[in-house]
Amino acid sequence: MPNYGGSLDRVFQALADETRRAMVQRLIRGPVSVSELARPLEMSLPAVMQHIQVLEACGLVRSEKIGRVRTCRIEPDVLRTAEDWLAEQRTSWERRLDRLGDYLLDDPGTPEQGSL
Amino acid sequence: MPNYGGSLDRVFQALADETRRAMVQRLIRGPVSVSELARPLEMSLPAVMQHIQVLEACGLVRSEKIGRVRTCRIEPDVLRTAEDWLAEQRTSWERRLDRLGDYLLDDPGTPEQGSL
DNA sequence: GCCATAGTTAGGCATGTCCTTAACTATGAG
DNA sequence: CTCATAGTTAAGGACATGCCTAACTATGGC
Repeated sequence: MPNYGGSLDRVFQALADETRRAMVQRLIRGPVSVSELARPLEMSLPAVMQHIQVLEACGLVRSEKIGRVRTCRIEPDVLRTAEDWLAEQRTSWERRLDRLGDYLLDDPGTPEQGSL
Repeated sequence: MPNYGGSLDRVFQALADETRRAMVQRLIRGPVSVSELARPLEMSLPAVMQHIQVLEACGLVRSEKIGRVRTCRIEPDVLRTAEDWLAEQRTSWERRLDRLGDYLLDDPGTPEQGSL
C-alpha cells in the first residue's frame, strides 16, 4: 500500500482546473515553451505562468529555461500516483462486492452492513 | 474517447481534500451514517455535512435519510471517470514514448520536438 | 410528554484560487 | 545600440473553500 503523503491534495487540486488539464494534455504530446502553452488559452501570460507554477509545485510538470525560452515537460510519475490512488479505491470496492456476493450466496439472511 | 463534461473539475476538486478522501475510503468499505462518518474526524458536524455535500454534488456519494439517520454510500462510476481520464493521459504518454523510440532507432538525426 | 440523538440551517471569518493590469528584466536579431 | 520577443514580478479584486459557533428541527425511546 503506497504512502501518498500530502501530495495527493496538490495533485488533485492541480487537476481540478480545466485549463491545467488542457496544459497537461498538451504536454503529454511533447515538451513546449510557455508562450506555445499559452497560445490556445484565452488569458493573460501571467495567468498562464501561475498555472504552470501550480503544476510544477505538485510535480506534474518540470521546466527549464534556456536563453529566453522556458520549456515545460510533463512528469508522468505524479500522474501515476493519482491514478494509483483511484485504482486502489476501485479494487477495494470490487473486492467488497465479491465478498458480499459470496456472503449472500452462502447465507441469504441478514443484509449488508458496516465493513462486512 | 469519453466526453468528461465539466464534471472532472468537481470530482478532482472533491478529491483534493484529505478529509473527503478519507470519507471516500470509509464509504468504499460500506454504507455508513453521517455521525459514523464524522466520528474519526476532528471537526464539527456541520463541517462534515459540507464535505458530504461536496461529495454528493459531484456524484461521488449518494445519501438517503430514513427516520433521523442519513446513510451515505459511494457511487463508484464517478471515481472511474476520474481514473479513466488519468489512464488516458498515461497511455497517450506511453504511445508517444514508443513512437519516439521507433523514430530515434530509424533516423538518429534531429532530436524530439513538438507533436512528433 | 420529555429528553437525548441525529441532522440541519444560518452567519461569519480566515485563507486560498484565478484572474487582471502595469511595470519590469533578460535575450536575440539586425 | 535598438528594438521586439519571452518571460517575470507585484499588487489587487472577485469569488470560492473550509472551518467555526449558535440556534434550530425532526425522530425515537421511555
